[in-house]
Amino acid sequence: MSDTPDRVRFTTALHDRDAWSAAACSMDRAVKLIGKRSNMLLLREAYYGSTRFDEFVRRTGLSEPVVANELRHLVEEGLLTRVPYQDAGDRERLAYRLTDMGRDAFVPVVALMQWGDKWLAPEGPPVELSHSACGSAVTVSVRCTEGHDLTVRDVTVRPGRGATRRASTTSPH
Amino acid sequence: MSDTPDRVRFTTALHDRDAWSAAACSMDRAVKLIGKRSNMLLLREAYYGSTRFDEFVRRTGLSEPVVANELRHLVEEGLLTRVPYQDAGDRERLAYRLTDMGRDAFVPVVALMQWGDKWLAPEGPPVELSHSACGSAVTVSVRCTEGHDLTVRDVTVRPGRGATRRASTTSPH
DNA sequence: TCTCTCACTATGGAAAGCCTAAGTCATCCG
DNA sequence: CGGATGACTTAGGCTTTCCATAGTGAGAGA
Repeated sequence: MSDTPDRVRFTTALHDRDAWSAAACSMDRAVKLIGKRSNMLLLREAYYGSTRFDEFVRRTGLSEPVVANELRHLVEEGLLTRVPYQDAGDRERLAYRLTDMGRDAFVPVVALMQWGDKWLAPEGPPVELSHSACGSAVTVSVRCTEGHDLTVRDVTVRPGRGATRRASTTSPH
Repeated sequence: MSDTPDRVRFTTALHDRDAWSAAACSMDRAVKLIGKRSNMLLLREAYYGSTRFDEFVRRTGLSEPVVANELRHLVEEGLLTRVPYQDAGDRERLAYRLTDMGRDAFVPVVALMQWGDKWLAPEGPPVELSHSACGSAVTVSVRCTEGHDLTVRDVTVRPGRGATRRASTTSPH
């Protein structure tokens, strides 16, 4: 039973695991960009509907300097945009709104939430997500385009278009 | 067009966003546990088949002290186990193997990888994942149990079993 | 026994991430 | 004009996260 290795498979090009590096790994880049707690919390609040500075401060529990800094970064990196708006009898303000890039990060955020619900919340999940239209529960899953649900063992890894274009740290010849 | 808010909906119990806190958020817990770069890289290498200390060091590019520390943490937290093994004519060693908890973290890891592929890899993804059995591409998606693909806007949030059990930081009465 | 490798541990230091507390600045309200 | 408010910035400090370098200890092979 412990004979089947608990890992992905590789195509022949990648079979020698020491002959290529994962230095340009997209997950690594993603973690460097949005992997920190402050960014994740800010994104969560954006999904929960926050658009204003003080909402983000109040609802994430982060300090003002951190929120100011990280919101600026998220805007620079393209996950949020500032759009001006004006409430009645109030001066013009800026709202932080999700871009497509920020909206897409909903998937990893919910994936982490789901994993935390399963493994770190013995008393049950603090919040539950459902599909507004049909009411059934929300799950994040790894699937192929044919619709099969996949685990680590079902996946094969092969080099992509961006492979070793740069960062061919290893394999000199 | 910018009229539809780009966020989840809430059930009436959560409608006053300032009357409840997301302090016990599962995503926050998950990020605190596995959100750091070193942990994510170690998990990636575990999915790529690494089991030994020196493999993790070589393939993540992390330093030995960090790998030693983080592997210990991952074992304590239950994502990995150490199992003894012995190669022919070699002394007994310990291999780090994924537990169910660690295997489940494949979902957020691949979700981050996919997001990075889409938004941070203009030259194309460094590696591509496919379903070994049918060959079609791998995707991570947020769906309901009825099979509908969901975005932020399609999701409703309601309090779960673990809500305000503790951490009812707000709503004093 | 001597050396080698593997799997660590110890030490010291740079950088990042977060905090509190205290401004700043523009605008609106009275 | 004077105070309140919202959205920040500045200053200073603590803690975590990483790194590099240099050990240590245990078993295998010569």
